[in-house]
Amino acid sequence: MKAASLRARVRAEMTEEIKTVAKRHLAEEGANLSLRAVARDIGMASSAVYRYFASRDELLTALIIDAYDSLGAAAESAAAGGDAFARRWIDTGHAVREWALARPHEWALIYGSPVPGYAAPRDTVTSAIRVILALGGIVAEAHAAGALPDGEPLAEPLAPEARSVADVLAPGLPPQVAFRALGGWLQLCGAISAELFGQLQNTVEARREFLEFQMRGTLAWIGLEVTP
Amino acid sequence: MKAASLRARVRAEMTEEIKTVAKRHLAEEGANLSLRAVARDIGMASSAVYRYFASRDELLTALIIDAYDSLGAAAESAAAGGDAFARRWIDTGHAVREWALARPHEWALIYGSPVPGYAAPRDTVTSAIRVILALGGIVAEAHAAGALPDGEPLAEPLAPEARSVADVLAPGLPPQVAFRALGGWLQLCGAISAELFGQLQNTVEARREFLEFQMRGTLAWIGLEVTP
DNA sequence: GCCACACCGAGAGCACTGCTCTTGACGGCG
DNA sequence: CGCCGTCAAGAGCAGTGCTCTCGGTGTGGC
Repeated sequence: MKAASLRARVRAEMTEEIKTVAKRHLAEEGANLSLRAVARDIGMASSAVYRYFASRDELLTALIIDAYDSLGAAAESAAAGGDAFARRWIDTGHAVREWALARPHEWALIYGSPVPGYAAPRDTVTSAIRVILALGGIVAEAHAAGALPDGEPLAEPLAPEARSVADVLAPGLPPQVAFRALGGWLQLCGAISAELFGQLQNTVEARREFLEFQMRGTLAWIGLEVTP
Repeated sequence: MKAASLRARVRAEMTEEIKTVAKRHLAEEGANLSLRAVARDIGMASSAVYRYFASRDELLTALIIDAYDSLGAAAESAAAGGDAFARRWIDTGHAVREWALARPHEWALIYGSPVPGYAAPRDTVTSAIRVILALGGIVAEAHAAGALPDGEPLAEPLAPEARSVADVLAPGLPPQVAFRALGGWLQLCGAISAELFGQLQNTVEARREFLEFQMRGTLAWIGLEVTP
């Protein structure tokens, strides 16, 4: 085999190094990632970076995919716990929050305001939906185990769209349950963004407890019994 | 009087024109506001703009305050309706969403990822809290009218902070009610950001209905009876 | 084994950015 | 009326994303 020729391998290594340095710059400097600075840090000409990423946006896209995958893995691992369903949801929420606190700029990259002319390519979606799939999976499991009331069906314009979402999560899942799970994820996402983007400054300091307070409300809405 | 000398008046007009053109650029071009382009559009040298705003960040701060005030006014006007409390909350939520849809980049400016080295000065907070005050006011009124159950008290670390928030909204408001209102606002904010930032793409098209679906869940959590 | 080809790094250069400093000119207050 | 403070403008600095061209080098086909 040896399909990876020497040239292809050093190219892969170089690509990885650029991404690594870019992530470090993102963590240290903030959102305005400078391609030239990354190149300078590696020790090569800025123009050489363009051999690996056609543009700054393409580099950002690669970082976005990595971030989605990293967050998705963290969420999946937290969601896989053997506890009660509600407990698993809460644990996953805390895991997502901690991931975000450790990499605030990567969180901003994926859930903050989109960069100017940037439109997420199709490649990102499979990585992007991992965390919602993990959360939705908990709800779907709970429903399959009979631990979740169906709730009242949805009105007209929402029902068919909710059905599509439900079919992705688990065949036979009631649409309204799927939409509650989706809404629950958006709430979690919004709460974490609010903390990270400074909206809670001088208002709430016990952030972890406040997030759990909100998640308990969410779970009650979804219909998952939550034990203290 | 005539405290506003001719010089001071043309200065105020110039300041306003810069802000107006900057807002237009923001709406057309996107987040990366160029001070030079604004100056070019007005027809003056870029260096002259610095007579009015010491830096690009200061211009952004002015735009942020304007955005907060504009959104706050929209929310206050929607929240003032004479309908049932739940209806007023929902109407306010829709008003906030429509404001955001009409000015997506201004929304991103205030609720999206913060700009790199930027820290919101103290001047912004009075404008920033107007919308949460409007929403919290509805809840406080409902509680005063006896239309809202107290719910169970908060556990230790949250209680004192919730008390401070409650005191701002209305004297005597139970802390847990205030925190539910705050959480409800964060949910609303997160849901709108999710729509604007593209998280619902190819998933939910009936955005207005989906937002209302989520708000009804929020209101049930807060304890406000919502009639269909 | 060799050689053309594809790839790669470096440098110069373009158009743009935020921001500073200096130079004149003009308006308004004492 | 004079003069001080404010103003617009231009040049300039350091930085950015990106393109192009130029030599050098690994690689696959003959």
